[in-house]
Parts: sequence; structure tokens; C-alpha cells
Amino acid sequence: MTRAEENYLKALYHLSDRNRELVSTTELADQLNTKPSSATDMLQKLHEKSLVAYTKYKGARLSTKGRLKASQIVRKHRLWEVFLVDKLDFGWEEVHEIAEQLEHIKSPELVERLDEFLGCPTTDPHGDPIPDQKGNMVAVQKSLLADQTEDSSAILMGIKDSDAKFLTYLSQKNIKLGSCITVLDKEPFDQSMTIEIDGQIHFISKIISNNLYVQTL
Amino acid sequence: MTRAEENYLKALYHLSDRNRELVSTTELADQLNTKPSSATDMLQKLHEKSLVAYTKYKGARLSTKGRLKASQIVRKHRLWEVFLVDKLDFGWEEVHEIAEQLEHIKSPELVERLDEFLGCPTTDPHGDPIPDQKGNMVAVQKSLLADQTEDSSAILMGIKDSDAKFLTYLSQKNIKLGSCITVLDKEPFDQSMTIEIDGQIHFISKIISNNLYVQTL
DNA sequence: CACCACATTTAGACTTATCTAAATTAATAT
DNA sequence: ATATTAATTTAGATAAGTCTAAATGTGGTG
Repeated sequence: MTRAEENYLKALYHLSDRNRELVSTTELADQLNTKPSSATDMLQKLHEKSLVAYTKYKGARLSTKGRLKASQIVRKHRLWEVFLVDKLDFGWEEVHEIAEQLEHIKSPELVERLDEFLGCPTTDPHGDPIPDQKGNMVAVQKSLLADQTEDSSAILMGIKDSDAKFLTYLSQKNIKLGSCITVLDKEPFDQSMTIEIDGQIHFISKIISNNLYVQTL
Repeated sequence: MTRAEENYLKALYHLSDRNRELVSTTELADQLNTKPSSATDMLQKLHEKSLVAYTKYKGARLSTKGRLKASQIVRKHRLWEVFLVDKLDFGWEEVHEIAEQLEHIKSPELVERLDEFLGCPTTDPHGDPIPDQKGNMVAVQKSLLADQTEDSSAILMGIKDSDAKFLTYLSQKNIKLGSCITVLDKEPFDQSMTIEIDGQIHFISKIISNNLYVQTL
């Protein structure tokens, strides 16, 4: 498995997670910052290798074999993220790029020893579940902060789209996984919220609250 | 810096460490399991980039810039080896291959945090010194076990050529870095030795004793 | 049902790193 | 000093992954 192949499998894994449908070459190319023609080439190659079910002009889907491969890469990515945050004290906004590299290290033994060393975590620093060796993972019960009612409290469980800028924004406001969030006020007009975290008051837009997964208390 | 470029710099670093002379394309190619023609191509490329001083038909030597780059790769390699052995309980014979991959991870921040996490070690699990960020390292006072006299004792400080088979051989005999070795008998004829380690008696050939660095007590 | 707009694929080119085989240079021995 | 040998370099080919531009297919709309 080359690095490029792994990246395509991972991209398909993430895209079909949400869609459940066939993934188009354009979607795939966008996800990977490449051109559709490159995606076509790679899909044909991965189809040859039985990692992807692909029909010309229709789209692609991971095969069982491909999904397993992809989940193992995601597993590695998230375990390394836990390592970087828990052991090396990186901030959660700094780890994605480094984990993108570490996820390609080839050594099954290493993955399992790392897992054990970290105490077999089930979620990564952004709240995303870590697949086990077979690709299974615990389904975390997550709802959006945007859907919380006024005066309710909830625990921050995860981030929907964790790009570095957003994570930095959260860090600055001292918002972390596990933080208890109380909705003091919810504006019916634009759905912006006034929330309390650790005694601090913040005003957040719907864009923000729509990007935070919580578990209602 | 591509991975191939890094591997060539590292190979030059290791070869010129012992030689101190110009490195030939054949030597370099052998070290990397490639052909001399490939080495020629890469040397020209690295010369363009001012990482290597190379003159046609004569040989190559790292530039100051190239040596620094190379030492940083070696630094990463050895730090990761310490991580694998100290934190993940790998045997010293298992870590080289994995570290060959990890040494190419690009993140200066990661290296320094890893260093700190490991307690800023000065030698790797095979007793080789770990360069600092500037490429400096502590010169360990090492002599060969083969040169020890009868009835003397010494501490095992390092391995000269640490290939996996040899390391496995040592593991099986429970010979580790830091072990105290007493030379009970030295055969003048073939220079084979009878040694004692942790109360156990072993017979070793000159080939073995010539591959073990010790510090005389 | 034909046509248009858009998505998708193909064709051909480029880059990196490698190889084999041929040409060239250096070193050595007569 | 020259010829032979061995190392080295060059030339041309290959494979992976990407791109641009051109060709082709798909689906919706009038």
C-alpha cells in the first residue's frame, strides 16, 4: 500500500461515513486537494485491487476489505493524536498535521503497543471514536449544541469539523472536551447563544454551536 | 526534502563517520541497496542543493549544511528507538526498522517534545550517541571487548554493527547494555573468550567480541 | 426527444527515483 | 607510456502519482 493509496482510502472512509452513498470523483478530489482526473486514475487502481467498488461515471464505495484498511489508518491517526496530546502535551489544534504523517507508519505491532501504552482509549482528543483492529468502534451518543434548549446543561463530547482555526478559537476560550456547558440564553432570531463554561460567559453564533457535539446532562 | 534525499544524507553521514574520507558512489549505493548510477544522480542533485560536496569521479562529502540535516535525521531515529524500547517495551533488535520510518516524520516541535518526554537521553538502546539539535553529541569512551585482558571486567556500552540477528543472539544470552562482563579466559590462538555475565558463563568468538563496545572498570 | 451544462474520463506530459546497458574516466601494471 | 581493468557517469526506459486539455458520457429541461 502506497501513501497515496492510503490517503484515498481514508478520504473515501470519511466521505461515505456521512453520505452512505456513492462518492463522486469530484467530491473525492476536493477532499484530497487534487483534480478529478487524478481521483479517476486512483479509483481505477483501487478497484483493480478490490479495495473499492467503482463504476465509471457513477462513483465509488469502499469494499469490505477497503473499509477495513481505511479504518486501520483512521485508528492509527487517532491513537497518535492521543499520544501527542496526552503524552507530549500538544494542543488539540496542533496534532492533526503530525498525525497525518504518523498514520502511515507501517507496523501492526507498533499500533497495538501504542494502544496499550495509551490505556486503550476509545476516543481521540477531538471526541472522535477510535476504531479497534477490526474496524469497530463505540457509537458515541452525540447531539449538537445548537439543538440544546435554554437552561439545559451538557458535556462537550466532540467537534464536527475540526480545522485548526476553530480549535484555536476554542482553546482561547478555554473550551475543552469534557467541559460542562450551560445554555443561559438562546436567541430565537439567529439562534445565537449565551453559554457558561467554568463560570465564564461566552456569546456564540449558530455556526459555532452547530459544530460542537454534546451529551445532554 | 524528500525521503530519498534524507536517506542519502544519512548514509553519507554514517559512511563518512568511519571513513572521514570522500565517499564513493559504489560505497554509497551499497549502503542503500541501490545501484551506483542511482547514487550518481542523487549526488548531483544534493550537490545542486549545497548539501553535499561532490566532484565527478572523485566522490562526495557532506557539506556543513548537509551534515546538520543528516544529524537531525539520526537524532530523530535514535530518539524514536529510545521511545520504542523504553516506553513501548520493544526489544532492541525490533526497533531499527520502525525507526527508519519514524525518522522521516517532519515536525521540529515533535522532536523536541519527544526528547523531553524521554528525559533527554544521550544514547540510544544500542549505545549509540544521540546528536543534539545542532548535531553535537557526547563522545562515549568505547573500547572493544576483544581488546580486554584476561580477568578484567567491563560494562557493555554499545554494539558496533547492530543487525537484527546479532541483537537477537545477544538477547537470547541475556546480554544487555549496562551488563557487567568479566573475561575469565582468552584463548591466545583464536582470541575466543570465556566470559561471565550475571553469573552465567558464555563462550564467544572473536567475531562477537569485536562487535561489542565496553568501558573498562 | 434533442440539446446543453456539467461531471467524468482519457490522452499526453511532467517529476522523482529507480534500473540496465553503454560510454567514459581513472588507476594500475606491464 | 600505453593498455587493461575497474569504477563511474550518461542515456534511455520504467513506475507512481500528479497535472492540463481534450473528448466523452449523464441527466435535466425545454
